[in-house]
Amino acid sequence: MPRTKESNQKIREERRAQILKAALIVFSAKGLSSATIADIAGQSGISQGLLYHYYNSKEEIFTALIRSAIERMNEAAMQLELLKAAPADKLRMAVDALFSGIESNEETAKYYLLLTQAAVMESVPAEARELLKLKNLRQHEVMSRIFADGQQQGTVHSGDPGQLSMLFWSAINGLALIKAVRAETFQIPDPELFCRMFLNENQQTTKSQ
Amino acid sequence: MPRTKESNQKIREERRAQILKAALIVFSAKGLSSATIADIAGQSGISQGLLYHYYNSKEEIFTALIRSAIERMNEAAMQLELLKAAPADKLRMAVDALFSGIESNEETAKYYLLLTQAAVMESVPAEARELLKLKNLRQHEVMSRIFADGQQQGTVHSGDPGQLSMLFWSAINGLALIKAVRAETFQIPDPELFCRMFLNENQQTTKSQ
DNA sequence: GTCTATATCCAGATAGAC
DNA sequence: GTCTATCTGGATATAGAC
Repeated sequence: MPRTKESNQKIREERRAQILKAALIVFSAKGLSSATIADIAGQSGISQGLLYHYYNSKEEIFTALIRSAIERMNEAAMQLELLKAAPADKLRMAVDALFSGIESNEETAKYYLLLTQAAVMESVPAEARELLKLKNLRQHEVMSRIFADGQQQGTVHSGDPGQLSMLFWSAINGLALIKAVRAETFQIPDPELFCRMFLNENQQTTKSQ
Repeated sequence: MPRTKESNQKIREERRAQILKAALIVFSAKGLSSATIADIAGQSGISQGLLYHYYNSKEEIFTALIRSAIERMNEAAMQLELLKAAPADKLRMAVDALFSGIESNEETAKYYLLLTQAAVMESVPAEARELLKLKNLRQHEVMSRIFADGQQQGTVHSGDPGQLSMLFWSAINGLALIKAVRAETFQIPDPELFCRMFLNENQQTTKSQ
């Protein structure tokens, strides 16, 4: 039977997903500029020429990947914000989700690597850096609000919520980087231990008030 | 005879230092593989050919830089270890030193960027990565011991000292990265706030609640 | 849609003049 | 010791056959 418009469309989408998946592996290991188109094509199992049929440049692929990472994380942040729960519990849920993502899911850790690259390297597409700035802002705001609420309830340490939030994300990001680099030997810390860095003593394991 | 052996030697050392200083700026901004020899030569104010008179390759420069960063940090770790002070005070001193390094000194933050690259990117010289592994181990051990001692004295949070140490370094590294990327808007957190994440309540020096 | 072959460009590294 | 000029390899991106 001949090819229909629909089946072509389907092939197209599959290929693009396939390429992105491969690119995530290659970029996270080598970095944007060391990774070659040949690497990505090889990892995808397709030819170099075909790759250019789907994406116009290496940078375009990288930016698509960043966009996808950011969508995931924004999604998670919004869900957290909407939750009806005590701040301390929101914190625990966030940490659990982040840790299990980092620990279990190879892809998640690789995404963190990518985001760090994008944040840190000048030679990254401007579009990717713009996207990233927004994401960092959003994450930071959500966590600041949670901390501020928690302080009003007396469950969270005193101190500027913005600073606490910065410490929180610094530590999360640092852990993700370690995991991505030493996946084998990495032992994720106890989530409760992590949460305790921000919570007051008497708040452990049970819901507040 | 215009030039003596000694003055030549002196020129040589100055040039090498000059090149390393320039390379730190370039590498930390662009990353190892995006940075070009031409960039480094330009930043150094010398010709490309002359640069090769002093270093055999881009990677050799990068590795030299990593070595220098590691020497600094090992030095600091050893001094901390040798100090006669209570664990909680050692922690405070370490945090003060690290924070002021990150905050005041442009170079320090750039070094962190470099070290993260070296840790994270596959395409970094094997020698640099080996050096780095040792450093991470050393830092981690020193901090683990401090935490373990502090727990015996009841001043440090309970929990596996190794995990606490990992959290500590994750957060430090994360902060340094933020500083390196957004030097302008970055507001370093209160050191005492940071320390409190690891210390028990009654150990606080100044304020509470 | 997919491949192979190739044009083009740029960065790492070298050679040789001063 | 320092520079300019050049070689060379490899990576991006394109062309064209199937």
